[in-house]
Amino acid sequence: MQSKEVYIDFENSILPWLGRTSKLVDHYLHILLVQHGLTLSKEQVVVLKRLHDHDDSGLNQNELAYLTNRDKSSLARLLSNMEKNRFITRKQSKEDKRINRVFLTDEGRAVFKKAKIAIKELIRAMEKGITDEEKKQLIKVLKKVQVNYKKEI
Amino acid sequence: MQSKEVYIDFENSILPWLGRTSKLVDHYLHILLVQHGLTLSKEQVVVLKRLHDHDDSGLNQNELAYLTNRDKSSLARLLSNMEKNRFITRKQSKEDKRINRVFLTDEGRAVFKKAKIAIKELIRAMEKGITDEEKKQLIKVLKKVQVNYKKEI
DNA sequence: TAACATTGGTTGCACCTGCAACCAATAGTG
DNA sequence: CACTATTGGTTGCAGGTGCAACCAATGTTA
Repeated sequence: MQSKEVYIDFENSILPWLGRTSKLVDHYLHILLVQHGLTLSKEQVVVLKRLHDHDDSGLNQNELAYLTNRDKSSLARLLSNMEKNRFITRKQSKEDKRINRVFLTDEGRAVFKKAKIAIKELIRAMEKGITDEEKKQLIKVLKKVQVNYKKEI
Repeated sequence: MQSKEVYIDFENSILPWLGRTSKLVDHYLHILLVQHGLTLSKEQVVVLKRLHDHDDSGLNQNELAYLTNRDKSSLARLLSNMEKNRFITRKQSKEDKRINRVFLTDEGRAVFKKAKIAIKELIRAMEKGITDEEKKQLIKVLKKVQVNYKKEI
């Protein structure tokens, strides 16, 4: 009774392509941020973006963690670094003293504005030679993967 | 003279979808590994796979770092952990004493065999409802992104 | 052969990560 | 009102990351 080897057609599955491409893109974003003279991690850019989208009202840390797909502890430490760099401030809510509302500082807004230029360059570079139709199709399939994931979890 | 806001059609670009999907998939792989009772990070799985593909001859650390897309220092530490867990061994080359050739242990091979089952389940789950044509098309576009990246770097 | 350059691997540093345990504040219940 | 959840945020821990500096071994060149 021989135990069968599990066979996986790995290279023809989405898995390795997704991972590698994402890693390359992350790496290139990092390079672009440095080139633009920004002392800012890609993770911090994501947080800045979300805060910028809610610039008026602010967000609390749990909301921000959810929106940026990270654990609340990771987010807390990310914010601590960003606060040190004066990109954001935490303001304790008066109604509920457990809650910190998080806001961009002027410097945070300025940095994000510069980061947007880098991001635009990144998108331009990575999508070169890719048609709108291909892009739409790719996003459609990635959405399917995400839906599949949510069903399993 | 007003400075124009940089406009980015972010959600219709590949960038956010790539990042989020990749993160979700990573997370699901982690869950599956735990469910299969494997004390193994997803990064370690990638290393195991590459070593398994070169099971006869072994690889040195620089080669392995290149194949797994990481810095040689990251790889070195990854290997140290895997060595602690007895999944791999480093054997100093006799011809060139700078070089460590890295090999799977029997335990490493056994663990990888189990991990393959988890990976197969992951691929099956994430690709549910996605046609072969869609898959091929997606991989094609991701390859384009990678080529774009390599041109910029 | 001696001096210099390159190469493979390790280490210090600063950062990001999730999980579990924790604390303080609020909410809910007897 | 008092006791018990629940909730928001922080911290310890173990792991992963790239970069730069480093060391030892090998290769190159005068």
